[in-house]
Amino acid sequence: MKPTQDAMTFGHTRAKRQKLSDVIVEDVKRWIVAERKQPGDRLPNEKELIELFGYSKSTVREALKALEVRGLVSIRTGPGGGAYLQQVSVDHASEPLRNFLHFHHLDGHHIYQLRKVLEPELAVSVVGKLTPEHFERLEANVRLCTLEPTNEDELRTQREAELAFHTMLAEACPNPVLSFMCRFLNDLLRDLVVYKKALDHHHFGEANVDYHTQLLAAYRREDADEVRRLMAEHMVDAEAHMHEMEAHIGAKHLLLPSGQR
Amino acid sequence: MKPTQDAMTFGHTRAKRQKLSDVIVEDVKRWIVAERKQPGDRLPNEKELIELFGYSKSTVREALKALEVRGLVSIRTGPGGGAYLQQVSVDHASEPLRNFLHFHHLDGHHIYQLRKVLEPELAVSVVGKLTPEHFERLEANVRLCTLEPTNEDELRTQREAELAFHTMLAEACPNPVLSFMCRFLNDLLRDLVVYKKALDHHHFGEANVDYHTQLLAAYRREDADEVRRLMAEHMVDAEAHMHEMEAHIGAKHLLLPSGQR
DNA sequence: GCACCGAATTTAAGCGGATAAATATGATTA
DNA sequence: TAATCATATTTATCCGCTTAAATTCGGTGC
Repeated sequence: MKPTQDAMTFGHTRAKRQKLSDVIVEDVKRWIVAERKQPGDRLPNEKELIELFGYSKSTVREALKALEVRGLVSIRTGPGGGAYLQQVSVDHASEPLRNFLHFHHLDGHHIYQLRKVLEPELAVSVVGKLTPEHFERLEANVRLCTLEPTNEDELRTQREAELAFHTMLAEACPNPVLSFMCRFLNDLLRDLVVYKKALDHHHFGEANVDYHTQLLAAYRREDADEVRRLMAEHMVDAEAHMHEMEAHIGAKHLLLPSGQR
Repeated sequence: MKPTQDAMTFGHTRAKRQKLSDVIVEDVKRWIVAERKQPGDRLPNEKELIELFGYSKSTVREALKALEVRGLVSIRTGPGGGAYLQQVSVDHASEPLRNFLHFHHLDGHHIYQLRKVLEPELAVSVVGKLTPEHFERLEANVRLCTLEPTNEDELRTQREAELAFHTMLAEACPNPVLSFMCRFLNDLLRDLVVYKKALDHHHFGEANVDYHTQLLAAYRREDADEVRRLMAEHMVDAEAHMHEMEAHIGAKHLLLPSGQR
């Protein structure tokens, strides 16, 4: 962000006239906070909105489309249908970011440079925050990964599950920004891994399971130092495996153009 | 680009029928990659798109709106107007993320937990990557912050400039994900700081300038270890100031509801 | 010549009403 | 009772037209 641009946007030298549909979007957003609307609440329906704002149907519909794309509302047809407020989901928040990064040709190194510092930070932040339900799910996950895979599909499922372990930790993280970033990195990594043939990365899986098991034990003891040490080592190890993988397959262009899952 | 009516019934056992406008969005995305379109290239204009797809104007317009919201195109009127492909901007990528985090009640601690690990990482990653132009802009920035502020407006400008220092470093970062995340954190922080009255944070500004100056010197020497050490200390120091600030003003709800800048 | 103004042109923006599709609800029937 | 159908409600899509904005270009005055 260049300073000149900053100066411009700050001084309200907005040259472009705002489109009416964008005005509606702004108004609706204001209305949401003014009326203390919650996710699940319904917006006035199309006809009412048209009367309320005094704009035409097409314009209101464009505005609703914009809100829908932003993930703020979801729209249903039929009786009792209409636009319902939604909690902006992780997926909605990360899609544009993926589009943005799509043009920047990522590779494993970029992702692991961040994972190496963020995952240990995340790991420590959930020490003492795990409920019995969390432990149950995490242990089930590890059990799934311990089984001997009989076919290629099972192997891929296991590789996905290994990432899911980290996503579960992220869900327990009290810092929403850190949580989002780790989940996002996991998603990037998954797209990357999916494209690579699961060659013989047996020992990789075994190493992962081993780290995950040790991490769980450390969580039980609430041993923050050990959690940090283990996760840091786990990341360094995982990055090495990734490099090995990348050496075998010269895959660049990790992200899907459509950015859809 | 050849959409047909049965596009939805094709491979999808999806219960929900996709809206036509979303079909168009998908088709356009595919068309972009298939035709190797670049930012700056023009899409067929409205009328042509209507004929091409065989859908009505409103539907096509909704699709264009969706693409516009996603930051993929910008639309102009007048001769030679129409939808132009755009590079997805940082702002477009971060807006939904800000919407997402808006409901999660962030505070300074959440942001600094990340800044403390990410900024040093970023700082080191740009060692040896700074051009003379970079140095010039960075030094101009430090000079601006060194001046004695004469009024409240200037003081705010300086506080903004202090953040801009970090944004400039982020722009030089070779890792796009790391770069984005640091810029995003800066933006979050700015919204936070803007809302707080710039009380007497004179010594805060002085400490910042001092760190920035030392960092520049270390960059000149390409002393990576010192850069890391300085930036880490800078972040710890800045967090302390932030806590002080937050103690004075009990400000929660940091993010603007509109999420617009 | 040159700057300025304004009409013509091109293109998106906005309008409103008609018809189709989806879905929840209540009525009907086996 | 359970499955099915009818119907009412609400969004989805279509159409053709009017309005507004941005650009081009020719003319006018200096």
